[in-house]
Amino acid sequence: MPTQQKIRDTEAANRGSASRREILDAAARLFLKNGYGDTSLRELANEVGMKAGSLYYHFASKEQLATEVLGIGVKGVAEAVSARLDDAGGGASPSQRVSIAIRAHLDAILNDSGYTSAHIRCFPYTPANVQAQLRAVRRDYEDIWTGLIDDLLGPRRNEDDARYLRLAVLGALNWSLEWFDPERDSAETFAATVERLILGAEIPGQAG
Amino acid sequence: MPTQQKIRDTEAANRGSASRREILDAAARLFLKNGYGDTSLRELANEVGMKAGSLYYHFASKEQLATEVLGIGVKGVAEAVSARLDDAGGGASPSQRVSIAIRAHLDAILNDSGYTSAHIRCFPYTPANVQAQLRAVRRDYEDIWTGLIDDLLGPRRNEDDARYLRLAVLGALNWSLEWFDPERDSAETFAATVERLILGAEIPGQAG
DNA sequence: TAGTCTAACTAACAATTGTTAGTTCGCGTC
DNA sequence: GACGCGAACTAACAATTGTTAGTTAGACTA
Repeated sequence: MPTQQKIRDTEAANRGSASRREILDAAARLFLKNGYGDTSLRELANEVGMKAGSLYYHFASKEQLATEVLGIGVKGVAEAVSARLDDAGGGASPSQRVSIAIRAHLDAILNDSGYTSAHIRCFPYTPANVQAQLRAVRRDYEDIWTGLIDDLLGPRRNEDDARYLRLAVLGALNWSLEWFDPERDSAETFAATVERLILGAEIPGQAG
Repeated sequence: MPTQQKIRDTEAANRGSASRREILDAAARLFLKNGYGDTSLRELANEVGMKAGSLYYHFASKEQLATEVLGIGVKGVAEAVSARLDDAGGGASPSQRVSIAIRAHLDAILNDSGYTSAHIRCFPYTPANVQAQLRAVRRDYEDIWTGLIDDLLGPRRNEDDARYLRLAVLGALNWSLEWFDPERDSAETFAATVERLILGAEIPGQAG
């Protein structure tokens, strides 16, 4: 590689370059709508008013672009949930904390910028390379929920029960991407439904 | 189109042609693994030991192939659920019927031939054409669950509650495709968790 | 044996893909 | 005014895509 392109360092992309964020925004939108494989760089470039080749000034490859978009998505929902839990303060009960997390997660999926939804919908179809690079951030977010559920079930909980409860709730929430219609549906009503499900369920070895 | 290819009628494909079913099987497998857009006809052909062009003897287009695969998927799970409900007979309570349906649906996703899982994972990324053609069969299956939930909640149910309960449960089940690991997980234990969620939830306007 | 049908094949097509190299234009700084 | 740099451009590349036309080999049937 004789004349290597100058690629801006991914993490230290603080300075200006308004269009870089525009590209990421548009990429999130297209990834959400079309999936990873069916989003072409020409379509993306066209969306932000440039040509495909120009994207390579900002990103080293499609994979790196996707990694960045999906990374913002997980970090975004993790921060949103954490923030609202912090707002609730130390006095909140485990049940209340779960309620808060449900609403924050749903809000991030349905109302936020699209990065989180893009992550949820695209991640499984992303190249192994991308998935590997996202493992750590995904794990961070997973840990938040593991903690919430552990607190809810208490010290006498069963390991598998906690895992399946967490996956069931997140599944119910994430799946809303496939059917939620802002014209018809209410995020709050759905959140209340999921909340009733998890808080109303009897935990084996817990009752009586 | 002077020399139109002889395409066997889709529905009346009863006679022999073992390899037609082989193609469908392989397509379901690849669609599940790679998604619709990232499954190439050459890869599919290679999987069944022929060349890409030869597939067009059996199917008019990639879209038609996908329509057929995903159609088998929905019909399969609908029939599986119906059959097990029928087995239970008229004496089964609404709760019992929901339990049965949960297990039948999960079984179709996790253990069956792959058509149903391919449908669940691929449908959203499929061309509009394909989605339109699958609308009716999808609706048929949806109706089964609507009936189950309606019976569970009873005549005093709220319309939205029923809808969101159904979507939450199916979401929890369908999402298992993203995490279920046969080495680690137990479908029965997860089914029991989801069952506890839905049967343990207090229904508003129902209690007291 | 001649004719027809099944089921594949080969070879190419136009389009699209991610990617790269080299160029250009404008803006600020010496 | 010359220089350097950020940020785009053009034009092409090799590969891959769905798809089609025409061909071929084998098996059944008259």
